[in-house]
Amino acid sequence: MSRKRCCVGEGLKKGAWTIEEDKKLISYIHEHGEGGWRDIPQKAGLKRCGKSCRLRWTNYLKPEIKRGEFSSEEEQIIIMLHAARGNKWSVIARHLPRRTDNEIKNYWNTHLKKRLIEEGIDPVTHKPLASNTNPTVTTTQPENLHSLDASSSDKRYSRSSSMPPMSLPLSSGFNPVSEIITPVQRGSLSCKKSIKKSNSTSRLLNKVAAKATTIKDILSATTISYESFSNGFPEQTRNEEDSSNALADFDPFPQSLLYTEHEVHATSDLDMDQGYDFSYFLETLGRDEHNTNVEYGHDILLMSDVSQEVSSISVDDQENMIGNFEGWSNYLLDHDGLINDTDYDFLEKQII
DNA sequence: AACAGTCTCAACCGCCTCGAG
DNA sequence: TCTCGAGGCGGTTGAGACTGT
Repeated sequence: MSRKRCCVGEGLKKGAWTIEEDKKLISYIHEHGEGGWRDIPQKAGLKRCGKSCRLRWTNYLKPEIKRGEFSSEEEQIIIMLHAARGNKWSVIARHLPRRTDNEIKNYWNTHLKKRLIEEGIDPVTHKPLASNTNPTVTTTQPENLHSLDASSSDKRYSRSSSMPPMSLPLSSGFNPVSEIITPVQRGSLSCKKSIKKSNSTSRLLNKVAAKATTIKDILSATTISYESFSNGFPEQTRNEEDSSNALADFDPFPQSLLYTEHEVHATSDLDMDQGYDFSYFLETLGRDEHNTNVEYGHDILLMSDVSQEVSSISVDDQENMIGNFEGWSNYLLDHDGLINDTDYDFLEKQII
């Protein structure tokens, strides 16, 4: 079966859109809404294919699209999510309000990738270029772990600095968690009801991180409880090959958790004739109506440091994980969504 | 001023997914 | 169950802008 080629037709225009074309498209969509892209060109009086119209709208004309410089927070989230999901631009875009996948992709290819390389970090593996086989964090680094504690790590860099330290010099040991993510620490914030479950687990993990003096401590503390909550863990995911499938779509920032509340704010923000403040987004993410002291930076931190290697992590991988900071944090994250209330209590008793 | 090289990013291409019939 | 096509996605291209000589 051969598929019809898209956008093949007599007299169809290609290339850059003119202002007139934009006006026609905007006007039509305002009147009739999105969808039915195949018919839009004819109805809107455009000599373009439907696909081209859709792309023009979603990547450029859509009113809520934010354009211009990426903030340091956005850059960090892109890097983190890229480390976790690879070139899944649409997935990454879902976690960056008002940014399009195309824009993120371009920004990655033209800026972030280059910058990571300059810092000696492989933009594909997100590990130091010099030693891809073994991450540099192989021994105890209490200072890094303690940086997980917001109370002791608010001095990494100021937001006004011209260049965020998204990547580290090799000498400091590549630690994507503590170094890339922590700048968004703002002291104690709390979380919305809708994300309480996630945050409570993250909070627990934060406590682990703060208490532990070594990665090994964290691992041993968390694996103690593994059996207790592994009932809820899909059996097939213990098989390495199957787990890679099961976790292939693992999403560190489930939409249902992140945006249930925020979207309301975002919508109202759009009505305002002002730029969208991403830090506000991040802060609302961590706000808690119960006013529990969730350490904001920690939640972001723990929820973000995920990589696709998660699929290869099992309970038996402790030794490797000890030598792999990403590994253990992934491990924690991997179980994050599986901890039920009982297990949470158990876990908390075990390690706090 | 003119040219060449480099960079940026909007737009395109072709494959994939998924729902409708 | 199969076919079809709209919409979605990631990779790539190339025109225009920018920079250096």
